[in-house]
Amino acid sequence: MSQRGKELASTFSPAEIEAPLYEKWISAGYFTADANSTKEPFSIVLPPPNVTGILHIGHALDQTLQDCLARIKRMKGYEVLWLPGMDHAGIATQNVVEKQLAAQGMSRHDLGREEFVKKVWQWKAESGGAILGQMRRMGDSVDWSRERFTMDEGMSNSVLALFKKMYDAELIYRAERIINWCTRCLTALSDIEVEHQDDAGEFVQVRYGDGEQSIVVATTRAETMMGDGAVAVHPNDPRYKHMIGTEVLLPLVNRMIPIIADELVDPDFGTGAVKVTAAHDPNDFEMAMRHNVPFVVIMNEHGIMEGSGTEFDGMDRFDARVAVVAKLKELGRIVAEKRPYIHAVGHCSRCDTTVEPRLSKQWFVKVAPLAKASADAVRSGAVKIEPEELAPRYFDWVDNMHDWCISRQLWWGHRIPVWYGPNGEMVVVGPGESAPAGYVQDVDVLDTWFSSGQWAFSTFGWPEKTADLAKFYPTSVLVTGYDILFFWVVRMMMMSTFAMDGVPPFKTIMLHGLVRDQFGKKMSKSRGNVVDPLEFMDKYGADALRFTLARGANPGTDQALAEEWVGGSRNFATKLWNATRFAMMNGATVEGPMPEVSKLSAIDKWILSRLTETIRDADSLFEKFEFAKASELIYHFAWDDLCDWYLELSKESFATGSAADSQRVLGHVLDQLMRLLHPLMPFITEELWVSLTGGESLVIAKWPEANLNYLDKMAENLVTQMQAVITEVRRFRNDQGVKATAKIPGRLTTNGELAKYASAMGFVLKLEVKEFTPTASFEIGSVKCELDLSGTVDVVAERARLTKDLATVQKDQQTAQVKLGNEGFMAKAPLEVVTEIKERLVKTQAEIERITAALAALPST
RNA sequence: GGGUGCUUAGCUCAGUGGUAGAGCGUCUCGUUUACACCGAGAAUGUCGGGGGUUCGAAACCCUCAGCGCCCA
Repeated sequence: MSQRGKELASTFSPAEIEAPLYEKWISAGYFTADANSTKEPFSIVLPPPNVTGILHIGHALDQTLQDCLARIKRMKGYEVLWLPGMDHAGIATQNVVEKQLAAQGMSRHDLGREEFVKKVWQWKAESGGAILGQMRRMGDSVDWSRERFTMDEGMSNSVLALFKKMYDAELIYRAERIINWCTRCLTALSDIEVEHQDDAGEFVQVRYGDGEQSIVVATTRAETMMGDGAVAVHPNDPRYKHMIGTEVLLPLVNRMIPIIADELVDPDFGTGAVKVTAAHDPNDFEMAMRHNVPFVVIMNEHGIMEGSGTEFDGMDRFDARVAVVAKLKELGRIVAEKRPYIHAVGHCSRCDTTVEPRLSKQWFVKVAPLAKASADAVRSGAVKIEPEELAPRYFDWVDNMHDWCISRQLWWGHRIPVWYGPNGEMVVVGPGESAPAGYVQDVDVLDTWFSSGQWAFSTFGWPEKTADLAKFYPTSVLVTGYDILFFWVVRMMMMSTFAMDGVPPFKTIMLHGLVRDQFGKKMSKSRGNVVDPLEFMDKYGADALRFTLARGANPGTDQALAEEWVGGSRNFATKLWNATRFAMMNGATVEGPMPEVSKLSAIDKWILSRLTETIRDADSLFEKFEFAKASELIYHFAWDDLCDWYLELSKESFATGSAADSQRVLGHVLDQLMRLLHPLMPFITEELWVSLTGGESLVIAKWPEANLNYLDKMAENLVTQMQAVITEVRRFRNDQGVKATAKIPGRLTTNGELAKYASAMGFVLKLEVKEFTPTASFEIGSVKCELDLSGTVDVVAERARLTKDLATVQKDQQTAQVKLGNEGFMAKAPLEVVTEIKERLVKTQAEIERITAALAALPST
């Protein structure tokens, strides 16, 4: 069914075309990838949004860029798979459901584990995945038939298989360590789930021991002193050297503790002596391991003091801090205090509770070998990071990674596949296996990132040897914000490279920045500057939002976004709509072969030349992930070259009815432009292109190729001259107060090639062709312009204009003269630069002559 | 404290050695049958300060100042 020539509505309304077009694409199955295809694969896995999430502006950017790449590659003939899905987002989701329960006065413990998990699934089914529906609004060309969820059967299988594989390779172990503990979520957290904030705490100096045998320690956490096992100083600190190896009395609990020497202590910090609380501080834990300092636990999982055997037991940790300091003060042991003392304190990234370092038995991933492989993959060039300036950040992370705590004391997530026997036996259960009778499964679940880290291969069916895995792994490019480089990208690299026997998960990691508000400030609810992409799409259309985001997307850098700019993109869409409508009204067509180039007008040759340059340059920019620059380039070609100049210069020939060649050229230019713009603005381009060409769909159309035969510097030069003439005459008219709409008698005379286009220029300038007596006459280059202003020329305005122009040109001339008079310049500057300056000098001289003559010709006032 | 960016027109940003650019905003004129979600024209910057390298610096080097981000 051809829709060619279907008349376009007189105004463009995105809402009317978007949803039907998306339906068309889906029902045609364009986005469904074929693993058995012989085409070269191009695959992207969508960074899975949280199941709890809705589309925010960052997703909109991320998806615009991915869709743009997917669509280009599809048009280039690749077998494209863009795989969508969601992340179960352990803590985040569990918190949401717990909040709902709390609203009913219940906790998860009231329901019990099984019922609670059922409830989460139920909630996921009801309100989860809103974001996936919103992706349709964006026009995302994802393969819905392959949609995945990190807790679906296949991925759960993959989690079991990989856990076992890693365990067998001794990359997973269980140990008692200091971990980050959230006293509200009651779970362990990995390092990246902790956010450091500058908090107002206190810094107190406490005297341990008495008289000769005393030492002053500095601490921000006085309440943990009951758990101290030692005092540490730097081994070379002259103040304390003589005390190393001796003991001091620990106040409040009256226990003797040793003074140890450790290089970890910074002699310049505080008093140079620190308390060692092995069970409640990660650094102290390390020192304690080296010096056999005992672990004294004095706090429980809720952050309540417990087991210290003092009056403070039963107090909240923060209350205890106040009470302990008060007591020490009473005992005369406080030497100095500073309050507030601003220092970095870890907070739970999900609920903001102050994180408590806690000694606890957890499962860990031994990251050293995995991180090394991940680093090597990038260092060797097997995986490229774009832009490469961000690679150091990646290395900084993978080269200094701590072991990864993967167990969580949550209920929502993949349960740890380890079963314990009645006599302390332990067995790891892989896919399809089961534990011996009487064994009990570990109650904890795995960190969300343990499963989402497998996203690049488990989504293709691993550990089965599937066709998808063979065809689409490794994926071509990972598109994501630099803010999750450490969170997710590194984990994907580690887990994939291990699971896939050394093959990293992507060939390129393309990092984009964050979307900020119009003043470049970070968007946040508290600032009230959060924008809603859905609202923008409602108001301006998906294409406008996409184009705005792409146009702001310089590699790896943040972009500011203002609503007006989205409006500007909508204006661009409208411009395209109207230009195409106008072109079709004037017979633009893609029927028949392209005319012989040599027979075309310079105007036609010029637009083909510009089209070729635009295609060539935009394509190369897209290949380099330079979305902003590619968008800018296409925007200016479409608006400036095509609409403002080509259509205007062609109006005369369209009006006179002898424009078959131009109609074909214009049809071709629009056809190619729509293809080029389609990845950025899929809806409007599809609508216009189908109307213009009667083709099936741009989604499956061929990507434009730059036809280098169309490059024509002569034609470009000629049109540049035409533009100069037209601009100059317009300026003159404007200065003279002649309305742009007013037709005035006038003529342009010139010689050579340009003479052929005098009437086209005259048409644009609304010059009336008739006999007249010029009242104004001037020259622009080789073109003489004579006008009848039907009255006197505004001499004052004209003199002012010419005088200003003269000054500008004289300055240019001077600059050129100075350069050419500079011996150093003449001796050392490259020849082409010297030639260019010489040409500039000649031009300025001619221009000065012209303006001087024009000034002289003005009647004196 | 360690690392890493940034500072260019009113705002947000391009611009890595050869006469300063874009979008938005501003001013003037204009309803010409593609488009007022438009057109035409205009104004606006000693490229953060100072020093250096160079025939030539917004760009390269040094230094100072301010802002940001990541990590601890």
